[in-house]
Amino acid sequence: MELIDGNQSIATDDCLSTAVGEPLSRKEAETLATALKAVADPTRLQLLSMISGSPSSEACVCGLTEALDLTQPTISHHLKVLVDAGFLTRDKRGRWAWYAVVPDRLDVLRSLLP
Amino acid sequence: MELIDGNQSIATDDCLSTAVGEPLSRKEAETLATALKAVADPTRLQLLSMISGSPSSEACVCGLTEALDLTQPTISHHLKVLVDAGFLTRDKRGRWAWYAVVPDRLDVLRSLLP
DNA sequence: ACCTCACATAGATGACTGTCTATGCAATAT
DNA sequence: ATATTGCATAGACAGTCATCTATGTGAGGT
Repeated sequence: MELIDGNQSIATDDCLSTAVGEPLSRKEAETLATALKAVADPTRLQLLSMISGSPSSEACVCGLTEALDLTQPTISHHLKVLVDAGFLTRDKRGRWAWYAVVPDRLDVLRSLLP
Repeated sequence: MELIDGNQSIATDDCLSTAVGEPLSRKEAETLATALKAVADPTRLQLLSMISGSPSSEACVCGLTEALDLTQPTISHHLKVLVDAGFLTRDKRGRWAWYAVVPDRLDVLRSLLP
């Protein structure tokens, strides 16, 4: 074991300073990861950007399906994921379902990133 | 087709306002989704929080493995994912590999969220 | 030289995910 | 009443992922 300035060691038997910061609790980490997973998909990111960029920040499935070269059930599936994760709300009006972004949900996500 | 005030319609054959905002380009969306996927895992979030909370914002695998009830190869795997995605750097010193957080990488991610 | 230790890599496996087709349902139009 | 339309749900399938055990590698210690 070779010492330098009496404190720091370059090569030693032990790692020393195995001390690491307290991790995020497993439960917090899982909650945050679940929210991130909902957003970590290219199609869902496109959906969010399209809806938030729409006239009244809402859009129906028809327009979204036309813009994204995917089948309507696939779009519906992604929208459901975003609703379940709290990023969108769904409002059925007549024959159409209108989706709107939940205003501060993404900001909350941003603030929770470590 | 029933009209109200000559412009807005409550019930009509067409959705009207199928106009949606321009989506994020597919390529941008995929790049962002790839970065988000790297972070959207509870174990990797815990690793990030532990490393950034460590004395000199760096930690070696030994300490991380002890804290997270997972096998060492699994921790190594997650660390590699984070390095590949640009969230961590790896510095091999002697027998130990020290991982450090890339300072502004998470901020970039935050700013890219739609 | 040889052994030990810290970490990485390889391969296997069960679980999850994104997409599709097929179908159901409720609201509107005829 | 019946047909049509917009959307959701169900089920199937291929690809990806998180984890494990087993093994390789390179630096240090003896």
